[in-house]
Amino acid sequence: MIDIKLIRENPKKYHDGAIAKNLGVDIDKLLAVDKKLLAGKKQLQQIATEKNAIGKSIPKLSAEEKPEALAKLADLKSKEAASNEEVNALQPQYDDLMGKVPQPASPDVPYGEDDTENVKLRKWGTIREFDFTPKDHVELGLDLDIIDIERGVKLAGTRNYFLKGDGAMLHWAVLRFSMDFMIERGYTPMAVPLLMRDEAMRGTGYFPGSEEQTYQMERDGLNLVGTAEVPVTAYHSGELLKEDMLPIKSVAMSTCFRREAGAAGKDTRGLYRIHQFDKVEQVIIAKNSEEASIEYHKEILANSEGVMQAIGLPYQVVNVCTGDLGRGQVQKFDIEAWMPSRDSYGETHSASRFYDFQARRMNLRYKNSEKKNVFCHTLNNTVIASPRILIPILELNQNEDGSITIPQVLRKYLGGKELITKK
RNA sequence: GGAGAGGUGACCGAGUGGCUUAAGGUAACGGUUUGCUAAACCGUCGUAGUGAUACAAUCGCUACCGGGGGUUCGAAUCCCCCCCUCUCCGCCA
Repeated sequence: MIDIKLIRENPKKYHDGAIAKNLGVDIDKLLAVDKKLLAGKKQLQQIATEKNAIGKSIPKLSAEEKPEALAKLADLKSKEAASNEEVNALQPQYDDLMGKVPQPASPDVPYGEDDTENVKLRKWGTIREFDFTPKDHVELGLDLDIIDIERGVKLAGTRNYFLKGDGAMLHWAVLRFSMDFMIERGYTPMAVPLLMRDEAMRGTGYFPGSEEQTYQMERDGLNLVGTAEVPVTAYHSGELLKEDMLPIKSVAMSTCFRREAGAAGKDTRGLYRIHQFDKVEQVIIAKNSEEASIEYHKEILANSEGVMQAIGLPYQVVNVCTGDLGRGQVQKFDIEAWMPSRDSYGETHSASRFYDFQARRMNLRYKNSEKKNVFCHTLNNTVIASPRILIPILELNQNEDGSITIPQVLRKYLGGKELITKK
């Protein structure tokens, strides 16, 4: 949600911002509705003032004066009803339009249509050259009996899988390593509910817009989250925080559910695009400050790069272009890990900053030093998402005999094991 | 699933038709006292919208006691619908 005052002051910025993001919103119409709505509300206010004045005088009036006053009131009431009807008709239009106005991207964001126009910022690590023909993670997993996609599909449909033995252990190892990594950096670990009310989905900006991507429990009016960002960011929604509580840095591990509607036929092989995965997510709730937001954005990106470097996965960081940004995001940096089987970098992390877009929607505020109530800023980033991250881990660490060398930092989570071999 | 209770300001909690923005308390802020801390005492302390003035200070108006509607000259207070929370019983990881 954007502050209507800012839109009134600078409609062009929001109009152009929406176009850059490929998200159509009729700003002119919004302003027209806003103008009418405001006029209607002012009129209602004026009527109320008169009504209140007459109402207050009633007990003091004489018997002769009373009927006149009551007649006046009746007249005002009918006027009020008419204005009210107008306002009630306009309000939903206004709310609908307002809910769709995107947060304009930062000037640092490259202009572009879609993910093909994202701009590479930097690369880390060297891409391994194989002196044998490498297998992809599906083959490796099958041969080692640590990934079973066939039975996942048999029991749960396409894009489902089982992890077994060291596969399951490796999956948990990256998650636990990531949790430990973040906790050491001062982030508060959270275990969170995964079924969220619509309100939380709206507050974080997923609704309206991503209903198709969400598993909805219609009978209960709840939604399976696609990321722990939802419960963690909305944790303090509707609250007035104290300034000295900020920033609140949290890290949560959760299962994530995505319908992948509209992705039919895309990334169908292996563990890349699946309906259910586990993710460690970092969230920062911060003061309302652009500079601070930018700083924290760097911090959460650095955290994730730190994890990638510790595991030893080559990656690149991209500055996501306008057309590939979500409605609320000011700027987004993706980390993409090198995946031999795709012969390219594949997205594994996504670091976003929102300014007060989410906070406004969920009424998340704090009292600042001037005793004013202001909306917080929110940010989030993946720390690690598995099993997608197992793709580069397995493929890059495979040996000619089909075994996998476990990255050093993960070994302690597999009882010190160094190698995954065929049983 | 059965039965009951309840949703009031940052928080707790009074308030059952009119001078109620809402008692009292906590927290916060300013001050007095004090060697320091604490305590005590005094004072300040709602949000949003809108208007006047210069976008500041300030002043005025309006709305807001879960949400929506109704009764009434007038509603936190009465009526209806919805949402949410809690308690007890049952079932159960």
